[in-house]
Amino acid sequence: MPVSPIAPLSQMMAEYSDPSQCPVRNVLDQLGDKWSVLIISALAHRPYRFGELKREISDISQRMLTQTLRDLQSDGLIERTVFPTTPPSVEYKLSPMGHSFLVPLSAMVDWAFEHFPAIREARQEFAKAA
Amino acid sequence: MPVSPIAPLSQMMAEYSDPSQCPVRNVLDQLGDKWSVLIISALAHRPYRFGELKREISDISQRMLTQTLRDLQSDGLIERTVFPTTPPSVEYKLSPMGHSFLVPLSAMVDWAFEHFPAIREARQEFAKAA
DNA sequence: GCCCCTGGTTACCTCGAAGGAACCACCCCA
DNA sequence: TGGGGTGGTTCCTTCGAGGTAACCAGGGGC
Repeated sequence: MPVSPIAPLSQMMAEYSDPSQCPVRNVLDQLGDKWSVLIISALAHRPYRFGELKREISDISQRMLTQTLRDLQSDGLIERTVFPTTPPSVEYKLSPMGHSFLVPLSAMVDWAFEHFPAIREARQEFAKAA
Repeated sequence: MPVSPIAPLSQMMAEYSDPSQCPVRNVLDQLGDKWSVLIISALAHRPYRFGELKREISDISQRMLTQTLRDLQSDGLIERTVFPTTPPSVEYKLSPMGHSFLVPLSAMVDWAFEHFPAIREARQEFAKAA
């Protein structure tokens, strides 16, 4: 079962010598940050309003919530809608592209849950050996 | 096509209030770093020696290569073998678990390649609108 | 008049990730 | 004798992600 459809590194490095131009590094930079995945996970279920998200992800600061939402919106993964109520409310939801991202994301999430016990064990072994 | 097997956030936040205990945050912390994915991608094809990796990933510093390899080894994703040649050489290769990680990883890589053009476009739109 | 709700923006500060360069031991080879 | 190739480690310094707190507008309720 050969599972490595990943392009040879040398080819990648040559083609995308500027990391900011490499799709993979680019995407992982964004999603490797502290909050993006949590926000996307929340929005996977239903649209959320700003304050709702802030309450749901209790340990995020308002600053980082705004900023991460902006970044995700800039990348076209989420859509922002302002409702002119009083006070105005803002709804965030996944775009179609954001929704398509749930496929690889849930693959990672599944893998993490499945192998986390083994990882913990490996860490203990490693610490003990050192 | 409901694609959201991701557990409700509230449940996750409750169960793993300490982020370091959350499998997903934990794994993504490791792999969201600057070098892990590149190293794993290289090792996906064949075992590499330290110096080979350093040459392959030309812009990594020796310090970060050592450190990232140690972290991956600690998590049980790669195996380190010392050959008592002169000079001694060290081989790194994916463990079975490391190999299993290629499945979700290549899902992400595929997604990144497929949607990167759309992301670039979205960024330009967003920048223009601002 | 005052405070609170909405969803932000801004200035300031901290702390850790990462880079650079120097150093290490060992051995080979010229 | 000393330079180079193994695979590291250690120190120093920078840089930026992220936290905290204050402030904003507009309207409602007391």
